[in-house]
Amino acid sequence: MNELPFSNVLSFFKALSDESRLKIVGVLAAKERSVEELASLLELRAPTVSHHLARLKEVGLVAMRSEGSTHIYRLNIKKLRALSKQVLAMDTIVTIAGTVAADTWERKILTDFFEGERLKEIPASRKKREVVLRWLCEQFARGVHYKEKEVNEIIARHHPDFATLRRELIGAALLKRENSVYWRPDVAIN
Amino acid sequence: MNELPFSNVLSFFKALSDESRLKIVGVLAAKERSVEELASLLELRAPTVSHHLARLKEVGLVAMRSEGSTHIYRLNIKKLRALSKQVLAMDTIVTIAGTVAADTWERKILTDFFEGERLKEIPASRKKREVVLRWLCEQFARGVHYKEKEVNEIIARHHPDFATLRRELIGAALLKRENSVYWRPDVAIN
DNA sequence: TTGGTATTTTGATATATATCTAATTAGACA
DNA sequence: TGTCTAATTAGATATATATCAAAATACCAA
Repeated sequence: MNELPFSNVLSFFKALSDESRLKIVGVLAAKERSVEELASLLELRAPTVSHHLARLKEVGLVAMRSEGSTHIYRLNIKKLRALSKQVLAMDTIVTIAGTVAADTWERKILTDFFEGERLKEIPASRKKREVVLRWLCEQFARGVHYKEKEVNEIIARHHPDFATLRRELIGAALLKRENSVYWRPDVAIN
Repeated sequence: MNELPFSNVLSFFKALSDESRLKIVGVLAAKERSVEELASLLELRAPTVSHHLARLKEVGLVAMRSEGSTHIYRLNIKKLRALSKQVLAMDTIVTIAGTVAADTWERKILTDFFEGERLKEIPASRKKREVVLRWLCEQFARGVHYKEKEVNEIIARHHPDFATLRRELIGAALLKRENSVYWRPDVAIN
């Protein structure tokens, strides 16, 4: 149960991302083979094959049986199937790689552009500006009606150019206005 | 139709055998992203990410869309599924890697130990000896009964130590004997 | 034991490639 | 137009690793 699907899948790919190893797996899928046989079939030296087999054994893709002094390797089909399935269920990776890192980017933008609560500069890039605007919008309570003067004051706490930012907030639909009354919409708009 | 499953599968593995690229795929599986976003999320520089994206694009795992000067990459789920499936059907690899190369080993043994029709030396190793014995056995016609003297003569064409080889042929059940009569069995024994 | 065979380990080498910085290209905006 | 941002390309570097020859190990057989 204590598995890390991500590194699992990664080492699976690493194991099979070499031409020789992939061929070995192919050959072994048909029939178990000794190191020497594999070396001849792939036209490689025995130490090379030995090395590859060791790597494949590490991830459990092959198993070994001794017969006298010759080592006979066979493919672990079960493991192969299990890993392939895990790959197919790529959602695993999504979860791992995704959730952990997610929102790191937005946090970075915020720390980049803020000095405490003070916005150092309005980002020029649309995407970054949007992150900042979303943060600003959270300074307004939901369900409260603000006069324009109040809106300006709140924004001004974070940046002097409240006019531009107010306009942008409206433009991004993060703040609503009607008859000179401003409010934060109930539901976030996608 | 003109596909080469093997190199197909190989480049698929190569593409995903890098930690950063695997993470990129994970992140993109959740949501399309710009190069800069990916760089922040993975804590890499933009050129590095760009490089990885190019490799992923090569194998068709990601696609790109321009929005102003920013390039937004998305995962090509279809391709991912298609390739994963191909991996699962590993038999493909078997066919390719297997059949082409198969029996290369045996042929090598034969050319190693034969000088034309003349067996230079009886292989010491069991497996190699077996290959040679199987070749020798083919010098006998099926359905024919041989006297020991005839057997010796035939073997002697290829190697002086006919006695040893005759005994080995019997031991390997490649030749049968009863009442001083020898013959090649109808069906090869596994 | 000695000699021979199969495998692995060690050490060396060469190739591939992940990553970075710097330079370049391409868009957007003013 | 020139400036800014985003992305890519070029060039450099460092790490990883596939491969081999040589040495070490394990096993068998006379």
